[in-house]
Amino acid sequence: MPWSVLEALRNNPELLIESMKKRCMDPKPVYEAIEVDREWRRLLQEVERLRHEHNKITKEIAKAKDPEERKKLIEKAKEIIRMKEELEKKLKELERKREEILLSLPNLVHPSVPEGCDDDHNVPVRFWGRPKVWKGHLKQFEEQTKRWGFEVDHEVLEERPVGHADMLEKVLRLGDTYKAAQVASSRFYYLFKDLVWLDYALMMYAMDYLSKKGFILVEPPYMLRYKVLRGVIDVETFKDAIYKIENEDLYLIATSEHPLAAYKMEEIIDESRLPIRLAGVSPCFRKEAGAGNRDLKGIFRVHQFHKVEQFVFARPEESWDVLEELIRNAEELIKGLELPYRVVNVCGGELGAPAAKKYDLEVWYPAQGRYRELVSASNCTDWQSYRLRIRYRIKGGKKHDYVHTLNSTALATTRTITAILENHQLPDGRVRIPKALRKYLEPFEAAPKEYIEPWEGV
RNA sequence: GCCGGGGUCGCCUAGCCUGGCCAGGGCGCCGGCCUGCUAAGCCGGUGGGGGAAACCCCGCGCGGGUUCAAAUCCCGCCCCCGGCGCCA
Repeated sequence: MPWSVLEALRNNPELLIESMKKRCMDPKPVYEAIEVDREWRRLLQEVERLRHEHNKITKEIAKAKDPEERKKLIEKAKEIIRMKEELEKKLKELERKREEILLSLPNLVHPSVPEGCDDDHNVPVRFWGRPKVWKGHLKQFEEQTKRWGFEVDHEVLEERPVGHADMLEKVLRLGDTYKAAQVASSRFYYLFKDLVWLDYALMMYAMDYLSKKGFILVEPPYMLRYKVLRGVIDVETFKDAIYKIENEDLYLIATSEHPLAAYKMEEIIDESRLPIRLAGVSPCFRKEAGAGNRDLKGIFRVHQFHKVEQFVFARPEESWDVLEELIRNAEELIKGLELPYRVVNVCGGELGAPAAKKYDLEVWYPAQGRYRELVSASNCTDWQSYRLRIRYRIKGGKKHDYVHTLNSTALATTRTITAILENHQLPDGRVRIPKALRKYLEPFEAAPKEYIEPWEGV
């Protein structure tokens, strides 16, 4: 019984209940799960006893030579089957219910996760860079820094910068979300010229960085089956994020995390191969059904974008170190883009069901006057590996155990572009390209090198 | 998409026609014996679940069915290989 949630359910339910409370969830399903699991085990024993009876008779029949005796035994066997089938029906129903509840339970929360139900309670752990703060935002800037005891050096702007959406559509004119809305729907976009180069340069930059760190580049399937997806996300994510292909058991991926996790589905990994570091490269498709009217303008929150993703299969004892490694990698990438950021430890109420702990990396948006999420790094411990049956063979031991899975954004292109548009804009309407991207633009004659220039349109 | 062959305990493989007798063997791994050490050799273990334990149940791609009894027979689905068709 190695899955930590089931283990806790039976031996330490307090832990699960505390976890649920920390997530601002009703702990009722836990009590229900305990009850159903107990009843399931009780009934299972009864059924197994009858199965045993039946198995014994079956063996006797096989040996019996006398036709009369045979007949009698078969009658007896049928009698047992009648009883067995009745109980088995009940057991099956209970099993279905037990499965349903177990799969609905979120992961156990790590002790270092802050209390709180909304992102107001996310706790900043460190800041980097020198944000440009418009004088009208100084108060809210302090709310996001000083309130948490951080003294963040910043530059005060007299003029309010242009928002990323206006930069895109009105100043640079390198994006068109209005036409995209007409032909697809809102939250789609056309990107042109320099921003297309920028999109691909960002991808290459992240791919290059992660490869050097020993991550294996992976282009995964962009669609998955239901049962696979169910192993890596919770119902809420399913509802709000996932597009389905009509008349097929296929769903568009919301992130390459999902096909990467599934890569080792139903396998036993040799311990000597762990940790396995993967860098997923893919488009992502998201319904954003729960987003309402938030961030409707521009390309901050869109239905499709490109992303390089870090994903790791790790031994349980090393996974917490790996989480730190993943967020540090993301930080290095954002530093290279010269974007001021902070890292927050996400509070219990804002954790997704699979995550035991999550760091968000939030970049400062000078026109909006707030830090906004560009990167999210989670340790999902054994929540996904239990569902996908991904285990590892422990060296020197006999037992198998579930691996831990971790994931973190490296770079998501459209959102990163918005951060660049807002942070690196110049008074003349151009946008400065961070030097780190230079390498990935240099080989192409038509690609911009130092600045993104406004355009007159098609 | 059509036709044919196949999917067995970490890997390889036997069993399927002819239903019952722990799913047999090899490799790998773990433990023990032996040994100055290593190798070889020998013995045992090596999937999931329930049970305090003894022990029991389930497991041969997945799901149904037939039968007292299914890896084995029947039906549906998934996947792999070969051939044909289509195709960036």
